Amino acid sequence: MSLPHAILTALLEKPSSGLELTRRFDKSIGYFWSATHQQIYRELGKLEADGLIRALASEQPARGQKKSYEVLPAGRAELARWSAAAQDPKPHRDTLLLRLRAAAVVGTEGIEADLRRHLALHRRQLAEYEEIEKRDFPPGKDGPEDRLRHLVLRAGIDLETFWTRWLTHALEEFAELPAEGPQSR
Amino acid sequence: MSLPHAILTALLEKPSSGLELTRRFDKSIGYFWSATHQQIYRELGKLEADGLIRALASEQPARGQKKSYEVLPAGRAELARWSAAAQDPKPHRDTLLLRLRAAAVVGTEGIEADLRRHLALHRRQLAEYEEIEKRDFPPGKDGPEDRLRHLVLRAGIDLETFWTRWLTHALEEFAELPAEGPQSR
DNA sequence: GTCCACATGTAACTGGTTACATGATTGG
DNA sequence: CCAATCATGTAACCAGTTACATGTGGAC
Repeated sequence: MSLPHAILTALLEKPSSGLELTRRFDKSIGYFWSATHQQIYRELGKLEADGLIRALASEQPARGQKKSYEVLPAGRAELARWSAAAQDPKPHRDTLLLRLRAAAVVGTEGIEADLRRHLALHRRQLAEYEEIEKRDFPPGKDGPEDRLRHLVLRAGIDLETFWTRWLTHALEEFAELPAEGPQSR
Repeated sequence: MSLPHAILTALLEKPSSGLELTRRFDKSIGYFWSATHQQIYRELGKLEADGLIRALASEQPARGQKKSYEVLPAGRAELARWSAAAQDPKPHRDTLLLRLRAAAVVGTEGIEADLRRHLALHRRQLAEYEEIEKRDFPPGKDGPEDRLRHLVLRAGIDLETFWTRWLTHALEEFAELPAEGPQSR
């Protein structure tokens, strides 16, 4: 039950149409909550039906017509309620760690290349976040909203830093491993 | 498509019944790939139908009867294939970061208590991982399989370390914030 | 006038979650 | 014999993914 709240947050930051939301999810919000345009349109319909958002004026109900939404007071209230409510952290699911554990049983052949690829991807993501930090949070700027948003960005930066370090370490371990993995027939 | 492979890995480590698997998923494997008993039974059925695993002898097809499975050669091959195949990392989904971003818009009231609660949970998890490390990976033990499994555990430890640090930092920021959050009416 | 980008949607499917049902075994 | 626990399962639902459908408006 997080997608509707992600959309409410995005719409409060700036009223938008479905496609504009999709694009913003590909950027900032999508860094920790991704969504496709199909999900977004479906959810916009539900939110409107529930009276949490409404379409802005000049309603053309036609198909190819742009339709922008804004958040209603009930939507803001629901978002505040949700943001403040206690929620247990969901256990992570990480395919790469699972594959490594499988490799401990069926052999490490082939996985090293993908570790390298992941390392490159995480490095790129880290560089992107650091670019955003430099651009959006220069030393002077530190109002309350800025500090919260910066905090969220820091989480992204530190997570990517962790992954690049861990993958680097993992590849070093692989270099020391005997040529053929364990139990590989 | 990861749950079947998680199960194959677990069954290769040790042939088990559905409930035994469920318990092991609550422990080690579940740390990075959780599953409920319903999922596991459903998946065991599919894996058996696909000829990747088979029920061990003394087949009582009755309902309350224990039924253990072992991995067939085709299952091992499939696991090796999957473990070696390139896979893109899935974007994370993190509710807490989303809530913090929402809080930047609708106000921070209430969220601080939950940050504290999360901090306590992550500290506990970290302690648990460190306990496992001390127990299962004493300095002497470092065969190839051990090193891979240790690597996976290190990822868990470092991730929990990251979260405890980040949450501590976040709470410090909150302490410095003006009493009432931004834009909270 | 036709092609392409913009924009909104539908349908089918997959995987995960929640709630419940059923039988077997064991301790008191 | 009854309750608790072990053990396996069904069904309904929900969220996310993939593939496809449809319409608009502007560039050429």
